[in-house]
Amino acid sequence: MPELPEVETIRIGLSQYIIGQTIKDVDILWSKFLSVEQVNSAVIGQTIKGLERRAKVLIIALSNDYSLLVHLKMTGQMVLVLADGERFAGGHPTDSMAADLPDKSTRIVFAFAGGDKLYFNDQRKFGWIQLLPTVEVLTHELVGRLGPEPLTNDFTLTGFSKVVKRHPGSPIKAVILDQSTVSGVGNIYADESLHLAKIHPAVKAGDLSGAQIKRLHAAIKTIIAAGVEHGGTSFAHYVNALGGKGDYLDNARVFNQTDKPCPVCGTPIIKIRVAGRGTHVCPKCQKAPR
DNA sequence: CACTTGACCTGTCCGC
DNA sequence: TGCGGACAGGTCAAGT
Repeated sequence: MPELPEVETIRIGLSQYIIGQTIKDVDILWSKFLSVEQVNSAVIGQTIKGLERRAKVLIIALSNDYSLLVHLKMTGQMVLVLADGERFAGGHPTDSMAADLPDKSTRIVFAFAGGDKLYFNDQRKFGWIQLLPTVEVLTHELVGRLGPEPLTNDFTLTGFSKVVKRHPGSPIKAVILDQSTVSGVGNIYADESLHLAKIHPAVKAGDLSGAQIKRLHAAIKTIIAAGVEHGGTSFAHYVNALGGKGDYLDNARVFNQTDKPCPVCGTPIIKIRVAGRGTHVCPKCQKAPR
């Protein structure tokens, strides 16, 4: 679920609470990668030095020069419950953000020396946490093959244009969902970006004009920046065990807006399937390929 | 090689 | 109410 804006919102939110905290204990209820041995030898007793993000991956740097990498995939959540009961949560929106934890979706629990607890919840078990030496993080295959961050200068029109032309037969939506093209764009922001650029998601990448590629490049930057600005689509703020949401989806142009009017022309939004994913388009603003 | 589909999991919603 | 199937904001591996 979480795309770049959601993960960035989680990073910013968690940073102020967990940086400097010492991990007293880790309880692994289920894990794909992180093992009890790793936790015992390189996590417990360490202090959190920093919290970074690369695309949709959260990187928790520890004082012993190891890092914990977290990928939330579709349904992952990070929920911080402070010793006084208040909480801070981000990820897939479910009731468990406000429920008593651990619950049946809780996979890993980090307990801090001061009494705060950080829960990694993930209903579908697609997400993971793994441990790597910090020096290997950026070159590891998990993040080393990711394309440029959309909000940095690394994401150039020239580079984007080259990648688009390299996949002439793929629907353009598939190209921008590919994390090696531009990292951090997922299904929501792909639909939003394509609508802003007035490009139909099923158009073959090779059929796009230079002007269209330029519009899409700009649209991706605009849409991702707006997502970060709004705190993502699904986010429980730091409030008394209540939760609440990031408000991006309230302002979504097309995503999840089936049958609602297009914000540009008023035509009802339709839902189709492109590149194996549910896809929302305005049939008037985004001309279907023939 | 380029591109598409299935698999990974659990849960929910929708039609019969 | 029960049951089957489709689908869910991600990413790989395997298939055509």
